[in-house]
Amino acid sequence: MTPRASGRRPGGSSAREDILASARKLFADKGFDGVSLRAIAGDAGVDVALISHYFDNKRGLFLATVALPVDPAEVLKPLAGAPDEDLARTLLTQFLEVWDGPSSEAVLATFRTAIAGGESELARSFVSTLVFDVLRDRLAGADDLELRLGLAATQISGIIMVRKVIRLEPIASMPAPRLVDLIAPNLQRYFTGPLPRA
Amino acid sequence: MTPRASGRRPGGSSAREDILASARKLFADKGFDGVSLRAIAGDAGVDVALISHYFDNKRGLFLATVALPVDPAEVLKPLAGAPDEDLARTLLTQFLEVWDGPSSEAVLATFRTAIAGGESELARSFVSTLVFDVLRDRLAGADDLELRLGLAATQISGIIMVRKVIRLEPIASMPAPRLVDLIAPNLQRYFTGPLPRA
DNA sequence: CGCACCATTCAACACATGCTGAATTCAACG
DNA sequence: CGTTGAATTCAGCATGTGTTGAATGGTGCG
Repeated sequence: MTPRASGRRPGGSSAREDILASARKLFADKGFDGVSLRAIAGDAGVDVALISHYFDNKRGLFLATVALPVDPAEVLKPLAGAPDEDLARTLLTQFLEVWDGPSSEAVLATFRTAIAGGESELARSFVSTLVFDVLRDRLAGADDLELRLGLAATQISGIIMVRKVIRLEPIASMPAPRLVDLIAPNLQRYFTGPLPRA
Repeated sequence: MTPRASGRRPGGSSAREDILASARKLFADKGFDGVSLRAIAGDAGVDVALISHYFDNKRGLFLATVALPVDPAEVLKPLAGAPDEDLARTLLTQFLEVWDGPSSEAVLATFRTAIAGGESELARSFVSTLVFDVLRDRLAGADDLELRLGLAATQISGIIMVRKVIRLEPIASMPAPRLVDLIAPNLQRYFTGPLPRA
């Protein structure tokens, strides 16, 4: 019945990083409210209080977790130089790169949390910031701009839903370039194609 | 400081219906875990215990709340008789009718709850039951059937996200027929259009 | 009226949660 | 070696949760 030792552990420790890793995984999986500090501590093999010690509170941990290692404006820069007819392909490619890449857990966690609560305002600004501001500049002057952006949001958020949240096959496991080939034509129509008049 | 009276209220009561109405609203807004029984009771102007009295427990209330007044197979029946080139229009029309109609709160509550938790299995079966089974029959024999269904799911779930969850304008407030006009061509391509080969 | 039944509230339990303060153990440096 | 400080755990508090059992006030029937 020897209780686990208290006090500092000998040798170098990775506790802080362990906490962050567990938090990223669990937040991405169940959203902010779906995970307890105790669950994270358990997964990281650490006492709960250590979390507060390092990150003050749950919100602090979440912020540290989802600190985006990606600057949206930077990622979407290729859009500026792409010709009009390649807009969809370029956007989709860059987009999937982020969502399939190493920061995907962070982005997914944010996405899930944004849509889980009734925080539609938060969700809107999330989408806006991540994609729309750049796109809006790029397409400035187009007719029906807001409408086209909305339609595009429809197709893009749907990809995330099916591929990352619902995880429906064969979309979920499909290589990104193949997905781009399949969807780009439709997205492109939302950008530059003809739309039925009201 | 007279505490509110205990015991039965005089006259006919609508408490049960009030609870259901509040529950529908709040569940649709914040998902299953985002709402407490006390919040529902408060909104309905009723004591918490009354909920357990009528619905046994929270799960029971949720089930009573989201009991679909709509049989998916029934709603999607028009699909069977529609010509191939009208599939997308027909599906979208029926689909938006459900999601804009009186049962929208129930369906949204289910949707939100399904995606909020890590219950991707639940979410998948939700989508499957609600749409795919009928569609799969209708399109039986098509090439790349599962792929086309997945792509369609992409576009359809995206509509829900933008219109109902994120509530992004102008999509959110747009009349359904207009939205059908705008999106049907893209959805139709996923059903019967040419797809780039792998 | 008397009695059974229902609607409703009160009070409380058991539990999980986020968070805090003190205690213990180690490392680093003089 | 002694001291300082950081890492880590322990125990606990305050609050919110779902749920339960008993009490109270009304309705309707014989």
